[in-house]
Amino acid sequence: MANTDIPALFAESLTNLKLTDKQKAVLEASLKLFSEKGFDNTSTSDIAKLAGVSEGTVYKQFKTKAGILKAIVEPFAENVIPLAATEFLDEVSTENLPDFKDFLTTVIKNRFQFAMNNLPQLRILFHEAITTPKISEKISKEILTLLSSNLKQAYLFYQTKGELVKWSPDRIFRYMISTVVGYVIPVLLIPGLTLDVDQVTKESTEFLLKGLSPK
Amino acid sequence: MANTDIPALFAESLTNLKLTDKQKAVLEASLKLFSEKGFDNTSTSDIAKLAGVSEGTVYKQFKTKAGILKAIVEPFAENVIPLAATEFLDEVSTENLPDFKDFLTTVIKNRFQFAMNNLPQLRILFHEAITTPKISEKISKEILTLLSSNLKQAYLFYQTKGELVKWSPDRIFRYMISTVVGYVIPVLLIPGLTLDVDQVTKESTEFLLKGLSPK
DNA sequence: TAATAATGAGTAATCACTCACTCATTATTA
DNA sequence: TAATAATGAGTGAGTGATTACTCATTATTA
Repeated sequence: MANTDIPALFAESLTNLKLTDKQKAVLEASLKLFSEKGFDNTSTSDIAKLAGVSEGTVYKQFKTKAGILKAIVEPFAENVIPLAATEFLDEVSTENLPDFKDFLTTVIKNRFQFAMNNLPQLRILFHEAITTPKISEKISKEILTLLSSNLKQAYLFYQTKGELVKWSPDRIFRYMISTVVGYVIPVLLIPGLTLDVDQVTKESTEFLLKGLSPK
Repeated sequence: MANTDIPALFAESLTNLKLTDKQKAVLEASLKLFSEKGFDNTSTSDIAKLAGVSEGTVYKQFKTKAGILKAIVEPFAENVIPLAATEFLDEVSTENLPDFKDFLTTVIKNRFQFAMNNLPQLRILFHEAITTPKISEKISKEILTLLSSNLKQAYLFYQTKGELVKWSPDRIFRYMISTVVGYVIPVLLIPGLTLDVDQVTKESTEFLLKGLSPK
């Protein structure tokens, strides 16, 4: 891989756009600065300086500063999060993971790994979601879609097998998300903090298995 | 109460400072605007306008814009959060709440109510914590202090009674916080969303009781 | 009247964004 | 192939708007 500093999914999304090296450098610099200082505290001259280009170049591809943010956050928020889970579940709920414990372990580990690979974007998303209700609404809708199709089926499957408490899908999903987020938030907030993905996967699964067991 | 729009704890903290009515209006306006638009997107002239005062008055008590933020966030982050829990636990772990279910219910309900009464501050704290590691560090330390004294004792009490799984205090605390936060975050992000405190207390307690039960 | 509170026009700095221009690369022509 | 034309990525000084903050003046209070 050319640049290991760029999270995998971000580098991928960049290849979809036809960008020159300098324009890619603008996006990389923006990702770093937005994540560290926040969107509002990052000036376009900061970005230009870090990317090693002129301010004019910053505005060649992305017509506004908000356009840069959009280019970073939108593909991440709209497609990447739910897609990763959905694709994953297609092959799961049918045959190859009949055990709820295995299901939980695989889903949880997948989400921890995703979070660790995309910390800068998560930081930006978190930061902007508070002042931009649109983002939150989009994510809410994605979650609802995910719930009403794949996850609902999977949950029903395990509920019928007697391995999962018969609560509503959104309640079960909420506790799964909460448990993962409870480990991820400190990593987002405290610089230098990391996660042992295997360890926290094991802990989370152990807790959720008990909390979500039938009776 | 004079102004029911001001959350209880915020109004209390204001009485500690010697402020004129106009200066109080500045803080109230700042709380509202910082919470809605974020600190960086709020200008001091916005604050003055909403508070119905001049810009000069804004700078009479709080010498900088950051000083206003500090006056709002610091007492909230430093004292109010851990204090509420600590005071509460002093009378709990000794005699009057011998049942772990009652303990859980009371603590959880207390935290939900606190969150609902201080949504604007929570929003600001959330927003600023990402770009200001100092805040996160302070809260981390408060949590550690809380854990190493009162909570640790309480947990040990219920573990000895065989009502609580024998995990480390910070792990148990993490799941309690995560579960509460899982209900609160959507309320912070999606405008208009509210919580039925009694209902979510019941749900959270039910889940945590199972997840934290010994075997 | 003396002291304090409040005012708002003024200031220097910073910001996002523009635009006339350069120049290396590519395409076209002879 | 050699000469010329067209392209568009890149530049950076410049612009108007906005910002946080000041301070000489005025209003209010005791």
